[in-house]
Amino acid sequence: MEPLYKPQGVEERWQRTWEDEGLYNAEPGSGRETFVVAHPPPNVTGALHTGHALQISLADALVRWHRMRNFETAFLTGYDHAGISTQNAVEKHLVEQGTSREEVGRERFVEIVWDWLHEYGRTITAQFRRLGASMDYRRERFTMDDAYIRAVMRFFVHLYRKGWIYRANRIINWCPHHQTSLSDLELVHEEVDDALTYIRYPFVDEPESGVTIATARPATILADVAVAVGPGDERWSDAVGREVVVPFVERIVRVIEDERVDPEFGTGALKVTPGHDPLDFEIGRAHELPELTVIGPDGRMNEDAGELAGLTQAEAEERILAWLKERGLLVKREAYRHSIALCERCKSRIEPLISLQWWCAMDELKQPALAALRDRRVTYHPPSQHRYAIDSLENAPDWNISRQIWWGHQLPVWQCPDGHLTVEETEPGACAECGSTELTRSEDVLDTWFSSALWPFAILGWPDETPELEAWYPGSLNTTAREIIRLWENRMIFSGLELLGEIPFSDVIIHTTVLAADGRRMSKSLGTGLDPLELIDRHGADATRYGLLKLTSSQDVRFSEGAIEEGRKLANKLWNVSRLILTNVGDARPEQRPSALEERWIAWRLDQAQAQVDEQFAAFDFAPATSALYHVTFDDFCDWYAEAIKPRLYDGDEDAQATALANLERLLKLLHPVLPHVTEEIWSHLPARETRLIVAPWPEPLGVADAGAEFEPIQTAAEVFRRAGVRPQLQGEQQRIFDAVVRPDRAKADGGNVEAEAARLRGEIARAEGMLGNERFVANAPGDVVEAEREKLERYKRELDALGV
RNA sequence: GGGCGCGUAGCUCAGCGGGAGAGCGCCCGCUUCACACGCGGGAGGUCGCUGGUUCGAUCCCAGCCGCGCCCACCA
Repeated sequence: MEPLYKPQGVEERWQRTWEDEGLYNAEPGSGRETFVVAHPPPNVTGALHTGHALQISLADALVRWHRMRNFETAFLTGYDHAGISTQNAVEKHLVEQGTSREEVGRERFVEIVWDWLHEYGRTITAQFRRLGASMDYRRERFTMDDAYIRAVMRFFVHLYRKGWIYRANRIINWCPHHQTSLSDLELVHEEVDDALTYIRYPFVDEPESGVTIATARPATILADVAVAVGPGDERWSDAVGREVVVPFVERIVRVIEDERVDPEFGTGALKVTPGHDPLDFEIGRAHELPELTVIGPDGRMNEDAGELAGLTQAEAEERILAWLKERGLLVKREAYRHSIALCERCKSRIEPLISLQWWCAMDELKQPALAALRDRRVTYHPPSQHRYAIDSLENAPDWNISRQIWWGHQLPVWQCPDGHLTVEETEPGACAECGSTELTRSEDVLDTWFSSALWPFAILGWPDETPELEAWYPGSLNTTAREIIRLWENRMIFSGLELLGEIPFSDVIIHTTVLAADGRRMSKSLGTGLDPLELIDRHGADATRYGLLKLTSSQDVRFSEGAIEEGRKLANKLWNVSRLILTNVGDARPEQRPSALEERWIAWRLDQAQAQVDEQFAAFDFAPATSALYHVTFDDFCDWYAEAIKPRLYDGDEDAQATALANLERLLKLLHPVLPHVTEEIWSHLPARETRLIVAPWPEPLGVADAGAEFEPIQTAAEVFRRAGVRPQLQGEQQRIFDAVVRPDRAKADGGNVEAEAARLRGEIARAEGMLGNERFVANAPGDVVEAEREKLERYKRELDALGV
């Protein structure tokens, strides 16, 4: 064993060994209690980022902890086909090669995506391995595997037959680049400097007057079908009910009242364009207005735009503004900063368009999920996310599930020449209504999240009744980022309840968002991303895992490399104290013979640390657990215990050696869920080991002979040394405390420090006596608080006496 | 505009009703036979501001200031 622990090479060796020896494998049906994590499937074209690394570190620590505690653990993952995201990546690739999606055509494009995935995709689980994630990689699943496709089709048909999937013409978000609809959740918003244009719509019977509206998109006035004002708006009370002329197209429309109009904005009058604005669409439907369109799917003016057909919106706007100016209808134009919707993938400006799309009705589907959340059958950590999960589900609008992209699950919908629709899991022979055999399949594909929603059970083989489904559904835990709650968590919960009647997992960890060191969000486009693989290369996977767990918090947290360096130091410290013990134990075998007092003391400290770790893992409080592990290793095990037994180890004391080995084993076990590699490596150097550490049993607390009672009153480890009658190699503060307690005469020679300590104790005594002398405190404070104060007072007095001043 | 959260040592963060903490950084001293990725010592904080509750507040409540994230159809 070298003096410096080098994780490079060691970690990869153990990762291979664990996997080759089948120690990651999950098998259903052992009858043991199960711990199942259906880990979020990364995008098939994805690369490991900090969020993944954090999720893995959390989940794997819990999985390893449960595995050692004899649970049947199943840590499963795979890949998500990630519709638009993948299509976008491959399209970029095609453009680089001088071609395009349109040029190669749909069929060929899908082939290219598959080829591309085989070459460039599916690499991220290799990176999961590099972090030490103890997943059963044999069970990797892909959301476009044949079996998974069957699950998706089953879900669609199931919902369709219940009447919850339907087709409707509505206004949707249209990406002119991808030529598809997008859900609200697939958009990003960006502030832009724009102009707000005030335009007068003349009254039909009083052309010199009229209603002035404000719009950010003058080009859409060609599709105006009304002007709306707030109900009872006094400024416009004379206008309501009258007719005005829409400029340029010279269409006569009516002035209506609607409560959706914000009287604060602009002039309080709104031009109503149901074909090109979501709010106007709602107003239009409420007032049964026609739905005209003048902008096409390509984002340009369409054939209904008359002489402007074919122009870009900017060109059309220019022509319209010139026209308005000539006729004195352009009231004013002012600078206007507002946010616009963009496609999150290609950043194209979203075009609200009316389009025939497929929808999933949420009203009934979400009810059991809401009940499950309200009953805490699914528990969010931290609990503050619970209410958000409920609110977001309560307010979930009907879900637009169809997309017009090419990469994804094609809808199981077939149409005959007469327009009848047949919905079947697999291609039907004939139209269900007219028997026609000339069927064409819908070209739409499903929203990626429609298939993701099935992940926790589709990967277990649903809709078949497999042993895995039987044993591992419902699962235990899901870990994810905050913004995924609506996209994924809610949908897994309602689909699991709908299809299997049970929640997919009992706990959801919404993990900390790790921000870049400068406080900005980590993002590739900002250049603030951080490659976890680089951290692993430099500090090791163990240190990276430790650091990320240490950074978890109730709040978003800035990345700090110090946390990871702390992990590296811990690994090195552990390595070296192991060297100390292993090179001085001769033929000893690990065995607890805690005869000496410092041995009972360390057993007690290890018990305490384990109790903390058990409790904190169970509560998903990772940062304090890592802290406890750090301090029990550095402070208790290395600084005091190892120093105390050193002389006995050197002298060949067999009890000390056997016990030291046993205590080291125990420490390694406690650290393994967080630092799996270095602990397994040291474990392999221990004599008489029968199993790999990864599957070794989690230690039973020793509960050594009333250790708690024996040590509870002892505040300094120095007292342990005194009672043990050993004279370890001590320096500085340790030496001083030791001397003060063991040999007050000697400590007196070191006057200054003892005086300072005595002064501190006198201060404490005065404070405690003051509190206890306060009748209101004694009367009002809880009994145990008062009692604790009395004990402290006694202790301070004892310590002061011990100083002998 | 709504929701959640945060402002504690130079930095990153714990603590959340009775002693102001950790890691890193900084200063001083140590080539002590496990570890210089180490050991020992030390400096450094009116715990954002103002009120309130309490015998007592970094911790609870209210307001204010500053910051972050999520959500939202202000044309």
